[in-house]
Amino acid sequence: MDPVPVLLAMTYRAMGDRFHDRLRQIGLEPLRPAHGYVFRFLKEKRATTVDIGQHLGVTKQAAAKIVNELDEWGYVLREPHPTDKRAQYVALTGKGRDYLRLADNLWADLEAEMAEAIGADTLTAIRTGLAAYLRHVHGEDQPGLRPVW
Amino acid sequence: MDPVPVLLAMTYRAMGDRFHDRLRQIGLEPLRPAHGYVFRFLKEKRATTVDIGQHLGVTKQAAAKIVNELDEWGYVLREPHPTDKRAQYVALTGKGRDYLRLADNLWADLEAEMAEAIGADTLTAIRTGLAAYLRHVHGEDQPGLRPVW
DNA sequence: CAATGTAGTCAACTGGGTTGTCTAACCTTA
DNA sequence: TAAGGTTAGACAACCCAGTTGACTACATTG
Repeated sequence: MDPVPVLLAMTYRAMGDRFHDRLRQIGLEPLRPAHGYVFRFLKEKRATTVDIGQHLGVTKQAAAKIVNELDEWGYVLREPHPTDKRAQYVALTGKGRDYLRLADNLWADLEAEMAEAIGADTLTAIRTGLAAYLRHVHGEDQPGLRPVW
Repeated sequence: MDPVPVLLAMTYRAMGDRFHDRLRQIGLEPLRPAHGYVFRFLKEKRATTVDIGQHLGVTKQAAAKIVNELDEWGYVLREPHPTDKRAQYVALTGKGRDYLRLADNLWADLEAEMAEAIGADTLTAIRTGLAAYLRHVHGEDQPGLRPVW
């Protein structure tokens, strides 16, 4: 029997591949998972590059590269930080929010397909089970999001 | 609510980090996940470098690098292919099997910990659910194992 | 106001992957 | 059984997303 992480990795890749296929049919910029996770992170709150790096589990330099790309492509913009002159807030543009909506729809489709294949209750169990484990391992402070290979 | 792949990635990383921490305490060669997956793949059957690459979801050249490392460290050895003079079988050495046993024990510990945290039945649901999804998406031919980030 | 810490940027480097190319051996198929 | 296409493995060049390290400007703490 495979260890659980093997199943996690395979499923992650399988879903990611399907997502990416559909996205490519639409013909957008070559957005990687990291970009998507940044969108999601910026959905409600604005954040600095350092915040984003921590959320992704990478250095601030790596986060800065990603933010630069998103900026060039018009998905985010930078605004001055109200109190800290060193810092900049990164915020989603309209284009960024449009993308996020599109991506959410794609994910919803994929999850519906998954629910159909394995049963909605099983999918729910996976969701809540994984979330519970993560809460157990790291309390409230989120872990790195990036699956280090 | 986070899309399922986000949960998969975070859990994968969380478990992987814990595994790696414990492994490092023992003080082994710097084995990466890919190495572990090769061990697992070679557990029963011998395989060629090309086979290994396909299993991991990387090119044969990338697989060759990994096999070379494992060879240098004494975890695997190469033996001539019985019928194909171009090819070589890669097989686990005793050291390789020892490592695999050790790793399996570590994984079992981590999964027991997980079962305690979220309930054994939930863990079982995750296992069977993910396996069922993978069977649904790719029939019998396994997908790439590596979580492309 | 001094000492220490932090956001962001620039530069150099790393390493695990890729593509491309080649040789030797394999597998048709006629 | 020779010819044409395919495949395993090796070698080399390159890619690129990440890293470490150093630095400036500003913030915070004492």
